[in-house]
Amino acid sequence: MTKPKSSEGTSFGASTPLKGVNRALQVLEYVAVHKGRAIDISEGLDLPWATLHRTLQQLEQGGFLQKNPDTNQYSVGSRMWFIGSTYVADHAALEIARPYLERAAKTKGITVQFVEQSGNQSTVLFSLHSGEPITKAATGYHFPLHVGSKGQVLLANSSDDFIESYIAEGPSKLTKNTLTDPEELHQKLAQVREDGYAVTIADVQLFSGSVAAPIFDAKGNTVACVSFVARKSFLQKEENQEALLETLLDTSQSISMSLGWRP
Amino acid sequence: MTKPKSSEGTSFGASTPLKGVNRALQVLEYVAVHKGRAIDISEGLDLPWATLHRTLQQLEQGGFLQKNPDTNQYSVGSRMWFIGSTYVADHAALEIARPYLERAAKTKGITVQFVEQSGNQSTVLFSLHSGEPITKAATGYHFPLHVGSKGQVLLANSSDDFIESYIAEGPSKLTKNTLTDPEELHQKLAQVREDGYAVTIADVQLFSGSVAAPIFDAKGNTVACVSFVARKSFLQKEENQEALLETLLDTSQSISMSLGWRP
DNA sequence: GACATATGTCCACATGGCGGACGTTTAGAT
DNA sequence: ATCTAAACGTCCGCCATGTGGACATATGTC
Repeated sequence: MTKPKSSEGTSFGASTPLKGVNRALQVLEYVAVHKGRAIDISEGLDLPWATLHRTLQQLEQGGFLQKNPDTNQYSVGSRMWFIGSTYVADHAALEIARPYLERAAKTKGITVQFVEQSGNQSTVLFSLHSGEPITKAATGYHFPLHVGSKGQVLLANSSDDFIESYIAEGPSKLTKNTLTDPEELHQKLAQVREDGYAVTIADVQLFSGSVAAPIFDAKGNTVACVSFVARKSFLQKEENQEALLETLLDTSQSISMSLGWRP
Repeated sequence: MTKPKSSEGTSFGASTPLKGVNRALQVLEYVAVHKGRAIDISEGLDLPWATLHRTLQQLEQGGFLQKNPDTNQYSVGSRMWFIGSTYVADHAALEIARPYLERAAKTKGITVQFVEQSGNQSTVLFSLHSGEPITKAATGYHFPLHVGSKGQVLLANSSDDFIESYIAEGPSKLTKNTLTDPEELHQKLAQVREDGYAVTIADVQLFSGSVAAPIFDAKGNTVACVSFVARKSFLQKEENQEALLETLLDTSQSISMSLGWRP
């Protein structure tokens, strides 16, 4: 079953050399998103069996992938974490943001996140909460850019071209509340840009919602965003939402200014 | 300057195929540990310049590495985080451990960690604190197995062969208090095995110390460990240390038992 | 401004990887 | 139990691909 649209993740421009290397990395990324058996991957990536198999073996042997011996399912291995996690250890902006995030996390009932864009997804670099944790609000869960306040903030601050092509790819629906209509999405993004923050409820998971605001560096580029995730019921109360937004904007602006940004 | 001992990280058995792929991954891992310029990497890995350069370009283009345009220094890119972080998102043992870790983190003055072994290093999968954070006690900082209570717990529970060859490689000194003498290390590890926990002070950073205890799965294998990191002054007080150890062992045993382990 | 060091690019050669084809194991149906 | 198909594992001859020495350009140091 070869998919007509190869809308899989961030694909490379066709004509890169080092084929083997690129293939291996593509496999890694594919597995990160859809874990599965050798065939599933072979079909998903449309690779010849023998070739894919060789690659998988190699990656597994190196600890970059791991294979469940019972199900033969492949998933990302510990060595990828070993390497990947160093990215956040010396992330300059995050380092500066940390104290502000810590402070914000004292607010009851929310999970505070520091989120960056990677390809067509938002990735959580840091996540902190004081009370009860919220499902899928930890690091390691990635969502497409059109969903969640964090995604929308990042998307809204991208170039018009990027937004256009992103929306053209046909955004997926995660819940019945996920915005996918191109027209509505454009409107929402315009709104987010104007407000300087985003609020979404139940578009990622039915029981939660979030608010997010961008972080700018000295040159005015959007480098990341701060997001507060809360239970739906909590966020729906007008007074709660207002209070959160106040803290949010305080936090995001403080971080931006520490990065050298001026209004 | 070609290092006589290529004691760099986890090296592959010499005769693996897919040379290019392995080289690329080796480069990634090398950069994760020693970020630097192209030449530094070329020398460190003893690779021909042209070859290394091609690999770097490719990895950078894909977002697996990033290059600081001012210093020409390479470091791990966001895409590695994107992929690597999914490892913790569906880590069965960590998922089970989480509530216990959350509970333990309510203890004042400590950072709670869930730590796994990866090659010759201990990697922090999860880190949580309630009060002031402690430097380098977040995820993304990796330390060799002979240092820190977490490393020692993991090392002590490894096979004799592994321990032997690890120590033979000549453990490095991080502070003046780091245990590196083979004899003393062996003794300490035996002690750790007997006690069922480890305590180290100022052997990683001069101002901090930690306690750690292993986590076992249903088959009795050591799959990870829990570690509490605290300031040196705090940990040195007898009564604090005792209280911590009590909570620690309660936490680690509870997790082990949730994984199906029985004493 | 000259020298040294680091980065970038090229290209002929042959080696390492490709993938079709064929065994082997596992799973699931009858 | 027996059969069948699907998934997994391996082999090998051909040739595209990547290799790395050498040369060219950029950066920076005295």
